[in-house]
Amino acid sequence: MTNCEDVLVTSPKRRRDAAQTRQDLIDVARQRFAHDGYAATTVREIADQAGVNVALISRYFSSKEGLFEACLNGAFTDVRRGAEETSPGTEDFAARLARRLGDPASDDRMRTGLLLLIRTSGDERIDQMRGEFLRTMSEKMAAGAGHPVRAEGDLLRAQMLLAAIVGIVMLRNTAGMQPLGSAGADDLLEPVTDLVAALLPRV
Amino acid sequence: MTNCEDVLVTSPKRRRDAAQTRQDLIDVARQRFAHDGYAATTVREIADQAGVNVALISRYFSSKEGLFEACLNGAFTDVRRGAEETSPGTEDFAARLARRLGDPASDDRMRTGLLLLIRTSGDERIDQMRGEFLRTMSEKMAAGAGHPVRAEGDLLRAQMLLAAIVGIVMLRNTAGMQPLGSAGADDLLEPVTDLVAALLPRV
DNA sequence: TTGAGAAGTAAACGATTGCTGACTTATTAT
DNA sequence: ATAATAAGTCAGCAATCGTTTACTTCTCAA
Repeated sequence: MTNCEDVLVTSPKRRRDAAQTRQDLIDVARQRFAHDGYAATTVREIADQAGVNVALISRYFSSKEGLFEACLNGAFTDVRRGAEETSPGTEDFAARLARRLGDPASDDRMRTGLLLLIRTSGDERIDQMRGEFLRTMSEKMAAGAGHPVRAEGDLLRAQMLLAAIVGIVMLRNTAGMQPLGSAGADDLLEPVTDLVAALLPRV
Repeated sequence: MTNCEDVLVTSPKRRRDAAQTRQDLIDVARQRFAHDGYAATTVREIADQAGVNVALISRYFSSKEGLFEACLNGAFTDVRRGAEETSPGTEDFAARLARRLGDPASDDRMRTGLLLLIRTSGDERIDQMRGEFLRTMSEKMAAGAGHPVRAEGDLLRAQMLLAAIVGIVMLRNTAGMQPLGSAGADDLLEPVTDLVAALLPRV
């Protein structure tokens, strides 16, 4: 839509490397799937942007859905890792969250990973995978932020915070709403702090 | 995906009524577009569910994008109306917002309207329409909730609340995350109250 | 150096997409 | 009752989708 230039354009001639090509395909596909959605993304677009032939997608991932599943698994790892680095319960949780949301250069993988989490392929098994991950994710969030003995609604509040984060990333990246779309980490610090404080039980 | 049974199945034989058929098509299309996205929805599905022939879509809306635009305009009105009925600044804003979010029967049009707001068709003009509407919407939100003289970041906070609402609706409806997905209005009341209080300036 | 297997390409396949023009059927004014 | 017109259907178009098959080209061990 906006500036989806071929970020991953490979060097004019590169040595044949199946693992590298596979990873290139995943990287390109993740961007497109996250930004445009599953159905709107074409395997030919992905292959072209990665600089390889379309047939390799079927060869390496057996289908478009297989490629999407691979992207989703990568997104799982990225989001999980990012969430562990920025764990609730620590002192400056809100500050680091604000930096992750606002700083356009830092940790773009986690943002596209978050966007991938709300994209559907139509395959029921994949949807179930995503559901499980989302639930585990929010449980960790609630556990890391709550008291040792958790209250009843803590999980609900953690899921609402997760939903808020997803919504913010989505309105920033796909809708480009201003001024939210171009707000920096420092602009986001105060409201994000209030948001976190409101939805997560005090530590 | 889940239970998309033909809600709008027309009576076995109905009198020919262009206006009614047009509206049926819009109603069906809005559901599908909001739930599955633009690209994943086919015009044949829409026509079948509405009980008419595919050609009528081209006749009444000239194209699939035209139908989507009509749906989006309808969503604008619904969301705007719903936002006016549940205006911030009033005493029980959070309570009514929680009821709108949680009560599955009440005001389904506003929820699907919200989901439509984050769906893209690829058409740049439509994206611009949506952007304008979102901006106007958040401005009204900030104006209704803020002091007469608004602070600098009020608009940003209003947009973050809007993003949070969108994220909650999305995770509830498309991802079906539990327990958020099946939380009732009373379950949502407390966290929503805290959420609103955190992001909107006190009146 | 060379040949066997991997890595990548080209072209086309059946299916499906959005859309259209010719057709049929129902409604209404006279 | 009947012609005129609107409402709706039908069949098929051209384009594009995901996928596959047959082929070429590169790479590296023997």
